[in-house]
Order: sequence, then structure tokens, then C-alpha cells
Amino acid sequence: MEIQLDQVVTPFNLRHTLECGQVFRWKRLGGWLYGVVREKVIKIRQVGDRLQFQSFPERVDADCIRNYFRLDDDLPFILSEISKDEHIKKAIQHFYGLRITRQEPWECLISYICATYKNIPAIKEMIQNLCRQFGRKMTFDGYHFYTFPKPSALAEASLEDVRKCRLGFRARRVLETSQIIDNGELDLETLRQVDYEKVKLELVRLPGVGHKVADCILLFSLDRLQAFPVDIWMKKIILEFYPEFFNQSFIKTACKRRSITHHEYEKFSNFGKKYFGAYGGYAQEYLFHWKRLKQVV
DNA sequence: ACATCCCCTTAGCC
DNA sequence: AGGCTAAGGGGAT
Repeated sequence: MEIQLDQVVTPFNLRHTLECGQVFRWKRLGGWLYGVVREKVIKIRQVGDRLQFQSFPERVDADCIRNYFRLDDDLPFILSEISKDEHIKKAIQHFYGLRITRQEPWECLISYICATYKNIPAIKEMIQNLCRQFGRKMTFDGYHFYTFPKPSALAEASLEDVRKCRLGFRARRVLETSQIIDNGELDLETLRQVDYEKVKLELVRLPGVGHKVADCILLFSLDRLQAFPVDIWMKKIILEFYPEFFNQSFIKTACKRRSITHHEYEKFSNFGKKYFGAYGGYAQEYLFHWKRLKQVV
């Protein structure tokens, strides 16, 4: 199947979108990108302004793809809204077409609990282990894929088995959070309707979920495009490009410490929301990807 | 080689 | 209240 994009009205860049670090389960295999979304393997590639895809074992329609990649977001408008200065403009220019994804809240929640204090390759490894251990196997094009484990599968697992997935101290947090979700104490899907601050309060009650993880879940799976997660990279970016928005002594203290205090988190995240506005999350992702790639090169 | 540091942070202690 | 520190283990340096 195929989706015809109009790069003026619906700019999209599949590669940037999947490689910017917001998702952990996509793989490049033989010219295609393969991922698992809602129990189905998706095989997708972009040829110019055509988005070609197949799926297994059942067919997904174009709406599913549009939904996952947020193709209905008015990206030209969003990018014009966040184009506040030369730094963000440069990042946008570099990765034009990068979109925030609309992930499944459950998978997003567990993924970002795992993401605590880990680098991206290691996060991918942990999630892969979890899926291999607790998911269902699917074989497509000769490659093996696994569904993301259901809440019950993780809730019923032993701490030891979760630990075997190399989760370290995150194992207990994943297990306990899975039990809360499986019990129905918190219904993730209904959180889309609740307002931002209330959802955040609900999320941070889960073991392993602090403000940063909650903001990632809000941004990548609960449609809160104003959420502005601040990790160590975003801290570096703000200290480097936007120090004039804070008082000098605060910046000086923040520079001395690599990690982020709760106080710093609030100040930086609120800055992001205020400065970039309703689509701060998009600004965050463009800046994040730009900074990380620049660091590598 | 081989330490040592770093890691898209959280939670618990003081 | 807010700052400090420990917490798997793999990959980078």
C-alpha cells in the first residue's frame, strides 16, 4: 500500500522521524524500515513523496500509518510557530519533516521507564530483550519480530525473569508499574482526555516515572505536544543557547552539575513550554536530534 | 588491553 | 525543602 504525500502541505521524513531517538523498536533491513505497531509488523519506506508500506500478519490501512506518524499534524504551521531563533531554525532546516510519533501509551510507558539513565543503544537492547522474553514471535520476510508484552505478561513475571532482560534496577519498577496497569488502577487510554497537569500527577505516581519520563509519555503517546522533556542533552542545549533566559547564578550552578535537579527540571521545562509555546515538544525533539548528531560527527 | 566514564533519571536519604 | 547519592551493565573513550 502507499500514501502519497504532498511535501509542501504534508512534509514528512521517515528516516528522521524514526532515527531521532523517540522510538526504540524500528530496524533498517534491506532498504526498508521494520517495526511493530499494535501487534503487527510494519514494513515501510519512503521514496520521494511516496510512503510505501506492508504489514504482517494483518493488513493495516493508511489511517493507521497516518495516525502513528501524526501525518495530520499541520507540520508547516507547527514549525513556523516554534521558529523563534536561529538555533531552532537550523535544527528544523536539518531535519525538516521529522514528526513526533503517536505511540501506544503502554509501550511508551515501559520503554521510558527503561530509558532511565541509559543510552539509546542500551535502551533498544533492553526493550528487545523484554519483547523476546514476554512477547509473541512473528516471522516476516525471514526476519523475527516480537509483539510488545501485554501488561498481564509483565505483571505475572517474576522479578528474576525481568532482571534477566538486563534491566538492572529498572526491573522492579517495570514489574510494579505493570502490576498497577494490569490491575486497572490506572487506565492509560483515558488519560488522553484529562488535562496536562492532572495526567502528569497520575503518571508520576507510577514506580520509575518521574517528571522527565512522564513528559515523554505525554509527548510521544498522549497527544500533549506542549510537553517539554528535559534530559541531559536538553540541559546542555539550554545552557549553551538560551542562558540569557535565566538568572546568572542559576546558570552558573547548573553548569557545575551534569545531572538535573528537580528545580532545574521545572525551570528548563517551563522555559521550553513558554518560549516555544503549544508545540514545545516538537522544538525539543528537533533540538535533541540536532545536538546529538552534531556531537557524533 | 584496561580502567574509567557515561548514560534521554528516579527514589530514598539526610 | 532541596541537594546528594546509589543504582545494571554495556558501550565509548
